[in-house]
Order: sequence, then C-alpha cells, then structure tokens
Amino acid sequence: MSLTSKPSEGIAARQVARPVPLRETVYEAILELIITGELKPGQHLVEKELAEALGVSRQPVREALQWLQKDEWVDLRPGYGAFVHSPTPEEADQLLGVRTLLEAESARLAAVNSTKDGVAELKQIYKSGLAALKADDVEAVVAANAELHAKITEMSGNKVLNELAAQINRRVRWYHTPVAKSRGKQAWDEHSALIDAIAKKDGDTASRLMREHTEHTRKSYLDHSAED
Amino acid sequence: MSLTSKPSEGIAARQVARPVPLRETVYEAILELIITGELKPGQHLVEKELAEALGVSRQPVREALQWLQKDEWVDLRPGYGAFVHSPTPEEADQLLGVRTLLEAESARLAAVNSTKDGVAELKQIYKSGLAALKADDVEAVVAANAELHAKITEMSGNKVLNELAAQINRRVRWYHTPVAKSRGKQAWDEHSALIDAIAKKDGDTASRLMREHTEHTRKSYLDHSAED
DNA sequence: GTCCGGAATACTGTATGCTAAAACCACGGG
DNA sequence: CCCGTGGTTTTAGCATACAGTATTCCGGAC
Repeated sequence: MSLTSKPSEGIAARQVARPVPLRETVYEAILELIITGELKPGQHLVEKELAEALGVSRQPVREALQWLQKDEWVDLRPGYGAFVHSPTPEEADQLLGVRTLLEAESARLAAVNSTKDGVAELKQIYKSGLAALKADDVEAVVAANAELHAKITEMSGNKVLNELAAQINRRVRWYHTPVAKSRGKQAWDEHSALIDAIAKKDGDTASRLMREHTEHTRKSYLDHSAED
Repeated sequence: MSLTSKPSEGIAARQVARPVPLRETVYEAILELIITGELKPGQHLVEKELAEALGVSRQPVREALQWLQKDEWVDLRPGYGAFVHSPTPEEADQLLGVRTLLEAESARLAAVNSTKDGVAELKQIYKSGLAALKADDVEAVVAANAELHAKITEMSGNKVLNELAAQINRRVRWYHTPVAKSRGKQAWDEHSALIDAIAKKDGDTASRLMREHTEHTRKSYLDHSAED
C-alpha cells in the first residue's frame, strides 16, 4: 500500500505518527469510567487493579491519577490512595457560580474582539446544535453546547481565561449532563441572542446574557437535584 | 456554615506525624529554583540532573514536574522533556486581568459573609504587613500581601473560587515580586479601605475597591516592565 | 462481651533497570 | 562551502522491584 502520499491531508497537517503518551490514554480511560459512573464517588481506586484492567504498569496510572487530582476528579490522600471525588450540592453550586463569572467575562471580551469569521463559526455551531436538538440527540446537544462555549471563551482572546474556563467546564460536565435534556430548547434560544450581541460587539449585553444563561443552568441544576 | 463542627479542634488540629510525600518537597524545591531565577525560562530540565542534585530518584522528580506543568510553571513536551515556562508580557497581562475578576468577586462574597472573627484576622494581617513595610522588609510585605488576599478569598466561602484564585496568585507571584517595592505604601492604604468595606458587609464597595486595587497592581507591572 | 494490642496484609511511595525515540554531531557528497 | 545522511548519544517513557506505612482483623485479657 502507498503510505507515502496522502494529498488530501496537506503536507504536515499532523505529524504522521504522534505516539500519544500512555498516561494521557489512561487519563481519558479512567475519566470515562468516572463519568459513566462505572467508578462510583468515594470509591477507592487501587493502582494495581487499574493497571491490570488497562493492561499497563502502575507508573502511567499514577501519573494519570495526579492529573485527575489536579482537575478535581479524584481526591488523593497521601499515603493511602486515590478516591473518586464525591461531588456535593454545595460544591456544584459554587462551581456553577464561578463558571458564571468566567463565562460572562469571556462573552464580554469575545464581543469586543469579535470578528466576522468568529461569528460565522458560532452560527455554524449553533445550527448544528439546533439540528441535534430537533433530532432529540442529547449527546450531540451537549457536545455542541460545550463547543459553543469553548469557542466563545477562545474568542475572548485571553488564553488564561480560556484555560481556566475549560477547566471549570470539564468539572461542570459531571453535573451538567443530567439536566441538559430538560433545558435544551430554552438554552439554545438564549444562545441565539448571545451570538447576536457578540456580532454587534455589544460587550455589556453579551456579558449580561451569558450571566443569565449560566444562572438559568445553575437554577435548573438545583431544581433537578432537589427532585432526587 | 454547614461545616461539620470539630469540638476537639485543639486535639487533632494537625495529625502529629505527617510524612510529607517526597514529590511535594521536590515540587517546592524546583519551584523555588524557578522563582529565584536559578533555573532560567526556556531552560531544559533534565530529570536525571534534578534527581541527582536533590538526592532523590527520578520518580518523585517526574511527578513533581507533572504538578509544575499543571500550575504552568513548566512546559512539558511529550517525548522530549520539561522546560521552564517562558512568561510573556501578554500572558502576564491576561493573568492579571483574570486575577482582577476573581479577586473582585472574592471580595464581594467575603464582605457579604464577613464575620467579626474574620475581620479581626484581616486587621491582624494588615498590621503585621504595615510593620514590615515600615521596616523595609520587602520579603515580609509580599508574604503579608499574599496572606491577606488568601484570607479574603477564604472568607468568600466559595471553595472553588478560593482554589482558583490561589492557583492564579501562585502564578502571579512570578511577576509580582519585582514591583512590590515600588507599590508597597499605596497598596497597603488600599487594603485598609478594603477591610473597612468588608467589615461593613458592603459587597459592592469591597468588589469595586478590590478591582481598583488589582488594576493598580496591573498598571504598575506594565509600567515597570516597560522600563526594561 | 468489649476493648486493647499486635501481627498479618495490602497498598502506596520510592528506587532502579530497560527500551525506544528524538536530538546532536560528524562525515561525506554535491 | 553548504546540504544531506548516517551514526552516536542522550533522555524521556514505561516496567519492575523493593521498602515503608496505614489498615484491618484476630486473639487474648479485663
């Protein structure tokens, strides 16, 4: 077979072979287990077991656990081990509060620094999300939502803010998924108004809309968790 | 407020024997080397060399480097190694911008949730900082400043916000030290007004004062770096 | 029956060895 | 003299081995 020429991929779109560090693969694997609930909050994660289950040695597992701790997915008790983080309602509330803060500021900056291309991309994502919504594809809606917010923070032009928001949003994902269903339609209407404000470079309005938007999500989560 | 009360706080305030994991010691050691400038930005950090220099094996060094990467002190290129992060003026500006955001919100919440004890502690820290200022002890002034800000974010009652602000402040420390001298006096006057606002539970004023305060620091940094 | 103490156990923390790949350098050809 | 190429060396990534410590369970004494 001809592995030399792949004209469609450009010359160096991606280095042909990028050996993904094993620790990253392990990180993703464990994170998936946590999010899907296969590993329950409070559960003791034993390095040896994880290593055997994933077919690697303890070393990559250890490093992955350190990364997971940094993102608050697990709690690491020195001398004992790693435990799946137990999210409390209080923490969820605080997390969503901080998220509101960061997202609102991102929206403001994104509006001020908005470009035609950027807005076009936002509208594109909006459209795909709308389609997913109509198709009742919850998975795709959540993904589009994440993409939209990520794009807005990226458009803020503040890399530090972008990084921080991404960090928070990863953690929010834990709580977000269950409420996504019930809030789908309204959330996307709000997105539409938000994109308009950004297109008009109206920072204050964009900030306000985003604040309201994330506050709605927060309320929605609180109501939802109260049901249980 | 729903903090589970520990009646015997005096007894087990700190577990008598806390064997600090070696990785943490190594983390602190390397961080110190970076902050003091002994390890220059962009420099290639070789695991083996660090391990020998610190008298430990490579393993704790590796883990410490991962932690340092998470805090943006080093850049970790997969397959090659760790490099001391090169801070750019642009990044510093963005960092200080985010800091303003987080600190302002912390101040607001701290004011709203302020208690007599908390305010008393703030005043205590303020006094010690003032003393250090008069004694021209820059080191102590910086320390008191960090302590004061840390206390305020702690008083916000939002653990997530607290953690995030701490993370940002650690990074700011890199840029902060050189400008601390020139800004000492004025900064402490601003602290005084801020503490008053918190004591009066005036959230809006506290937030505004903190915003102005951190913006001054930002300006000060920009002016200072422009001199070079 | 309950409580204290000690040994067995299981796990993390640390050290070291091995492998594969990336960078550097010297050499040779144009 | 410059550029390409091969070999050499260095270094990170991963696996494994060893040691120290917290936990737990069982047995005996009060």
